Amino acid sequence: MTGYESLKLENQLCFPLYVCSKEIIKKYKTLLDELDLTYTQYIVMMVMWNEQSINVKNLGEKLFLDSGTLTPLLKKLEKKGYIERKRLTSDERNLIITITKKGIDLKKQALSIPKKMGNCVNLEPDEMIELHKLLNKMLEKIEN
Amino acid sequence: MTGYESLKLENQLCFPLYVCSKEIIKKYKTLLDELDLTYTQYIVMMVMWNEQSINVKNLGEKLFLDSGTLTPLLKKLEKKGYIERKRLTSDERNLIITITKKGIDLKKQALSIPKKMGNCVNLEPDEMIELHKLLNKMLEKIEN
DNA sequence: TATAATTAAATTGTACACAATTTAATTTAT
DNA sequence: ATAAATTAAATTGTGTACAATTTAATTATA
Repeated sequence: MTGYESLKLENQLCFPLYVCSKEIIKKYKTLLDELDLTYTQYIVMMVMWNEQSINVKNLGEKLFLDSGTLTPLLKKLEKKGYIERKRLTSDERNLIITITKKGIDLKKQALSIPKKMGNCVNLEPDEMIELHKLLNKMLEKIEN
Repeated sequence: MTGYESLKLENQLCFPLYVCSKEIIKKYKTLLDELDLTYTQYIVMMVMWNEQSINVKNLGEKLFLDSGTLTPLLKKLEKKGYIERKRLTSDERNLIITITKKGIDLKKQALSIPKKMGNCVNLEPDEMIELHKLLNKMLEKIEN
């Protein structure tokens, strides 16, 4: 592609990426409203369902989010009773997030979400796998 | 995929989409700083470089953005001198955005951006095309 | 060992993003 | 022709995102 053609919206790779991401997150909203979660809170809970306990730095590395985003969000999740926030006694710089009973129980309610989301995506199973593969390859280099 | 496996972060399609989108937009930042544009302002200008003139509703449809996002953003672009905002005399409900001389001149400066961005994406040309195709297919259905 | 450097969160400030509502203009239907 | 319905932006309020800075704790070094 050459010249001004490259500045057309339809020739961008980032734009459909940005729009797809936003539109899918909008789809999640209806489902997540029932769990009283936003999308970002949902991916935090997804980590917690596997980890039980993690500090803010490691959580941020997994989710590609920094403390500026996570600090207020984690305070909201604590207020909802899904997690607890506590300083690590051996190194007070670390804030440790721990999932609560209520947070663990939420997992059962969340179980139906992935399938419902999969159904509203217009791709064949093999196309989903291909997309997943391309996005992961993209991420490998971009996070430098 | 079955049961709790489906709730793992690494099995999500949306998550890498969301992360890729954010990380690429972060890459744009360095390049766009020189033009005094944010990413969202950049895609607005991309439309303006093709359209010269458009109302807020049609602009929003092209970019998948609503007036709540566009109104303050367009005021900023006007303050920078890249566009003008004026009501349509034949129907005062419509706000018409027009690109200025300064806005048109900006296009030359932007010309190097797509190539630089392409270089920092870790995909082969045919993979980029494939990704583009999959994302567009996804968008077809999702925008209901 | 006192100071410098580093680290982890929190804070500050700017910029989206969008649901829901409001305002004002225009169109439709009675 | 006028009230009701519709349309287009703007506004309000909440929730991310992230760069840059600050604060506090810990570690490394002169």
